[in-house]
Amino acid sequence: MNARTQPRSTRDRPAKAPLSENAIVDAALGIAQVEGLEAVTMRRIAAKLDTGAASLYVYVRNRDELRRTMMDRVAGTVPLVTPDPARWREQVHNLMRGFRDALAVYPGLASVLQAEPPTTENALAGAENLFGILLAGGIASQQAAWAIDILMLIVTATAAEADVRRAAGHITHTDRDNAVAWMHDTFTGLPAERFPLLVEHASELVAGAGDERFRFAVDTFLDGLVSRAARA
Amino acid sequence: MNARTQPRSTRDRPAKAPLSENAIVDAALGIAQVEGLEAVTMRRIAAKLDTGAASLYVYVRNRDELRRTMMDRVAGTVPLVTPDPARWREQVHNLMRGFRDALAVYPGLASVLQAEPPTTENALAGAENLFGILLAGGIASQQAAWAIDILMLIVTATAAEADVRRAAGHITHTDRDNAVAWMHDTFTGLPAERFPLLVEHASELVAGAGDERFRFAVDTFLDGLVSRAARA
DNA sequence: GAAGTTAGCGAACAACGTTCGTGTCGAACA
DNA sequence: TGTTCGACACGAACGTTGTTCGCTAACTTC
Repeated sequence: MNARTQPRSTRDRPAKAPLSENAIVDAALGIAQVEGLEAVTMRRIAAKLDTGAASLYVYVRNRDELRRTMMDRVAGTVPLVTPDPARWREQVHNLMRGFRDALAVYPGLASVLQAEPPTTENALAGAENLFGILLAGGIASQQAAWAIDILMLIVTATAAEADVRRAAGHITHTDRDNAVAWMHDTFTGLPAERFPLLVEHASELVAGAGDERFRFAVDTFLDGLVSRAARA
Repeated sequence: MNARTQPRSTRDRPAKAPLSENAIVDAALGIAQVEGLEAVTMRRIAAKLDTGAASLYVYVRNRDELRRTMMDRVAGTVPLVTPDPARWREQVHNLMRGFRDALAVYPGLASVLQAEPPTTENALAGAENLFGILLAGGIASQQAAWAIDILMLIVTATAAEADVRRAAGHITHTDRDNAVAWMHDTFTGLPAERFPLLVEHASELVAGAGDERFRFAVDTFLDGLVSRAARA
C-alpha cells in the first residue's frame, strides 16, 4: 500500500478474472436475469466486470451482436429430444415449453428474437429438432417447414407478452391477479354500444393463466396441421 | 425582408400550420413511411414541423405515447366488416390482411404492437370486429376470445418480420429474391451432420412469399379452431 | 535487457428523450 | 388605444445511451 507513484494497474489486483466474451455474456445475463434486458447497458456490464465500457469492444463487436450471443447461450439450455412418432405432440409441447421457460428467466430477452430471425447455432438446433418432431408426427415437410416459424413465433410473442405483464406492475406474486383484474375492469368499463362483445365477454378475454393460453395456441395450431394432413 | 432588429418570429411566416397532436402524428407517420420508425425521433419530427423538439411536449406526453397514437391512427385505416356466418373465414382473412397491409406502410411500426397489448380505440374496434366474425363462424366464445390474441399476434409478428427483411437489404424490388437466395444459401451451407433436415429441406424453409406464408398461418390456425369446435 | 504486440481504459463524440426558463405572440381588458 | 396577461414556442441544457480514439502498461519474444 505504499502510495508513491504507484500506477496500481489492473494486473496488481487480486486475481481478477480476465476479460473474455464468455465473461461478458455471463455478466450481461446476470444483469438481465435480475433487472431485465433494459438494464443491460455496456457501461453496466463493464461496471460489473470492474472495468470500462470500452474494454468490452475487444471481445464483442457491438451491442446487437452481444444480445444475439446472449440469446444463443440461453437457447442452448433448452433440452432437446429425439423425435418419437408415438409421442410427437407431447414432444412439441415439451420443446416449446423449454424455450418458453428459458426465455422467462431473462425478462426482455424475447424481444431479441422478435427483432430478427435467429441464425445462431443453438437456435438452429432447436429448429432442427422441432422439424424432426413434426416430420415424425406425419406432417408434410413443406407444412412442417412453415410451421416452425409459426410455432417459434408463438413462443417468442407469448414470452414477450409475459415480460410486459411483469414489467407493467413490477411487483411480485399477487401482481398477476391484479393485472388480470385491471384488464378485466378495462374491458367492462368500455362503452357497451361500441364494444358489445368485448364488454360481454370480458371475463373470457382475460381468462386463463399464461400457460393455459400458451398451450391452447400450440394445440390449436397443431390441430390445424393434423386436420390439413388428414384432408390432403 | 428588411433586416433590422427583426425578431422574425414564427408567426411572420406564411400561414405555418399551427402545432397540434394531429399535425405531430401526421409528421411522425410521414417520416415513418419513408424512413422507418427508427428515424422518427422527436428532433426529426420537430424539424419537419419547423420547430424545436421541446414544443412537441405540449401536445404529446412522451415518445411512447406518441407511438401508441401513431399505431391507433394506422389501426383506424383498417376496413372493418359486418360479420356474415356464410363468409366468416374469408372475412377473417380480409380483416387480417387489412391490418397487415396497414402495418406494411410504416416499416417498424409493428414493433410498437409487439411491445404491449394495444388498448386504444381503433385497435379495440378491430378486436371487437374479429370477435364478432369468429362467433359468427360458430367458434365458442372462450376459444374465440383466446383466438383474437393469437391471430393478432400472427399479424404483428409477420409484419415485423417483413420489416426486418426490408431493413436487412434495404434495396427495392428484386431485393426480396436476394434475401431468399441468401437465406437458402445459409441453410444449405450448414454442416449436414448436425442439421440434416435444415440442409435437406432448405428450399421448403424459404419457400413462399410473405403473403402465402401468412395465409398458411391464419388458415391452419382457423382449421385448428374448426377442428376443435367439431370435436367438442 | 530491448523491442514489439496487445489488452485495458479514460476521455470524448454524437445522438437520444426530456425538462427548464425565457421570450414572444395574440387577445382580452381598462 | 394602451396595457396586461396567459398560452405557446423554443434555445439551451441535463443525463443517458452506444461507440471510437489514443495513450498507458503489461506480457511475450528475441
